[in-house]
Amino acid sequence: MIDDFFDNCLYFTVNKLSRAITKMAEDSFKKTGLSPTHAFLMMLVIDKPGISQSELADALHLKPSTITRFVDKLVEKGLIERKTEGKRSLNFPTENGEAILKDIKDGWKILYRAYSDVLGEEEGKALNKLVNEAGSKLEKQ
Amino acid sequence: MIDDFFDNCLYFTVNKLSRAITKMAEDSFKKTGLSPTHAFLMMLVIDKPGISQSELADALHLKPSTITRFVDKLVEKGLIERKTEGKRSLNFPTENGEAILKDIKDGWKILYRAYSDVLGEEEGKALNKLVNEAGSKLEKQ
DNA sequence: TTTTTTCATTTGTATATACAAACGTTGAAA
DNA sequence: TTTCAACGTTTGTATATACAAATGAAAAAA
Repeated sequence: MIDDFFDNCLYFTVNKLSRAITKMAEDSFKKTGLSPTHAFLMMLVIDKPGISQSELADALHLKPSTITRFVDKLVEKGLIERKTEGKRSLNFPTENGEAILKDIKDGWKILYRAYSDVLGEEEGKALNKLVNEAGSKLEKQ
Repeated sequence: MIDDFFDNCLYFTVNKLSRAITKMAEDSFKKTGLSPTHAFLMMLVIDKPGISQSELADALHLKPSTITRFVDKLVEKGLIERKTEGKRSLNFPTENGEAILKDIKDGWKILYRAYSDVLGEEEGKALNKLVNEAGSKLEKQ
């Protein structure tokens, strides 16, 4: 029937998986008070204080305008400080920003455990590898 | 470095892939004037005229409120007619709605070709199968 | 040195999707 | 038969993300 048809469409199955794992990730990062992507952005800023927004966009595979919006929110929350330098905007973690790194790392572990428990650890890794490679190939189109 | 860290996170890689294939799908369905998910919804309504919104939600793995919004838009476009029957809302294709089925099927083929060309047809199928299974398991949590 | 082009960022606007609460209908229990 | 609980849908509101246009700064060309 028609359901089979959907199940054979990578657009459909990937988005189904995306919604499921996004929900799981949001739960896992709850303690940080951040969405998973905001948490990743914080990690990048802590890892390289002064990182520019285009570097963030590259690393997260998101558009610059999206990064502006995300950083806005993290500045509002007092986790990032933005310094404008010429045409660039450089991003530094505040003290509070540094302080949540532990919660973020915990969140990541919780997430990893949660999906590994369901999928199997090795299967999860294998899936991840395939998904990552496919994403890299398709995003170049 | 930290990029490797992201590449090992299924949340991250799946969403990267999701954005890439969503873009590809939007291009492929351009001729229909619909987003891919709207197009899938139309297929369901044509396949089973009178289908209810909760059936649509089930088939598309989306929330009922989302279906309401999608159907609203398709009614506005003159592709679906909604008939309220008691507490249910039944959905029928209009003549114009039926008429775009061909474009939708074409769109699906274009999409399939596009990602199969990049990933390899067999690899694409294999990936799809894994992704579909993982999505089904994770969405039950 | 002035002009033009390129580049990084921001802003305005739009879309897909979700959650929680509200609403109306139906079927079950009293 | 009235009341209540369950159900399907809708509405209000919120989030992540994108695109296109605007802005402002730097680099290149004239």
